[in-house]
Amino acid sequence: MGILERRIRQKENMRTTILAVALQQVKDEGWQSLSIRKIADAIEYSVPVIYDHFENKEAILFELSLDGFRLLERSLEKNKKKYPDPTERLKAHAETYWNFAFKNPEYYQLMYGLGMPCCGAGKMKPEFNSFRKYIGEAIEGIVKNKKSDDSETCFKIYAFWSVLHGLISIVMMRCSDIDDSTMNKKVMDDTVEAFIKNL
Amino acid sequence: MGILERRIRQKENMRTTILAVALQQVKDEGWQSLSIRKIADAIEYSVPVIYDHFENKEAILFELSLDGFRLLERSLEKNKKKYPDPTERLKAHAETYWNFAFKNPEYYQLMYGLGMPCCGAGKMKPEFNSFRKYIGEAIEGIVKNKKSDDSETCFKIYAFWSVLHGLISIVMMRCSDIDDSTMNKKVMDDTVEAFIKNL
DNA sequence: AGTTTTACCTAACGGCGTTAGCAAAGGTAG
DNA sequence: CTACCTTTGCTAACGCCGTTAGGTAAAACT
Repeated sequence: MGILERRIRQKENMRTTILAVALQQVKDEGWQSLSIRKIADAIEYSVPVIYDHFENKEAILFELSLDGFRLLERSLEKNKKKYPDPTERLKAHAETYWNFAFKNPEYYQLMYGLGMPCCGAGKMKPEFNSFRKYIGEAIEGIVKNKKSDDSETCFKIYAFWSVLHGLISIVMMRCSDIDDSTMNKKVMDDTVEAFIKNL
Repeated sequence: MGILERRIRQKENMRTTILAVALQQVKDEGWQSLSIRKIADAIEYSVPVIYDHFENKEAILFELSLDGFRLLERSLEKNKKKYPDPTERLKAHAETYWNFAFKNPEYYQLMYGLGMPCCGAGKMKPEFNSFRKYIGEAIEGIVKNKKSDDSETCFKIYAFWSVLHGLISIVMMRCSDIDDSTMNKKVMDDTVEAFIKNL
């Protein structure tokens, strides 16, 4: 008797629909605007039905971010086949990663917990300038003897800043699997060292 | 007559108190738990009083993150005086930046909009592993001819990942002041290139 | 047929940000 | 001292939110 199977299928369907509707809502209005009530509205069921399929709102976001990881993984897998040369492959990985982030910003934000409802996303630019200035001055001081170029320096400031911020936010969000905090610091010291050597 | 001045002073005081109490709440229970009502409770005034001093909740968070920037700036300023040698100064900047982030995580999260209520801060570790695997394999492929060390590779994976994620999240959060998106991509390509050269 | 399980809903709880409208206190001028 | 105005602060509400208790009607099973 296929009744049970149909039931399971329907349940699975509902679950998928909820996730799809949720993702659409995040895409349309940002993850902050996502609400259980709006999802219920979109799937034309009452609110408690959602809770038959997900423990709570966070579980929905969690599942969505898993989808994000799977999507990214599939893209990286392709590079493995397409680029046998490891250098080319690493470059392709970077490209893939970058493209994934900007083609699916809602996924990327979900995966890394980006996007607090403060700091107004952009209103802060001037505040970052003083920081950039300090880094820029030091870099120009080091690089003076070589041929110095303005846009070059700008690039290097960004690179430096990115390494710092990237490491910090990965550790802070507990994505790092290095448990020793001094180890994490050492990764930063090493990377900064390498960065300077490469100036 | 100092009445007006006293009033201004009192108003200023109230404002400062609100910010202090808000920061404490963020420190105690995370920024997600911060609420106007709890602030009002803590300062022993009714809720609408808050709105005499701040336009809305976001304005409070914004002001707090400005405090964060000022704090960071002051620390960097000290390095300028203490380390005349630019290389030493740049290293000190990195150190300062790192320390600031982990001594004041609530500030850092505010400044960069970190910390969505999903992805469960840490629950995701396994999900990142596949990504690390792909990067790691490519790096080991490149570095094979030289002396290869396990922990070395691990470090390099983190460094690579950090550069990518750092750049992406800075651009995504619109902290970048480069408006041309192809420029941002070029910064990444350059940095990846430099990273590979340095392997 | 009656009985149990499932699907689904209404209605509520307690919390949130925000605002309208009112009362009291503080200060000013006659 | 009185009349007035401004500031200060409150209560109460609006419309959201996530989550859950409890009930009803249909579906499936015996």
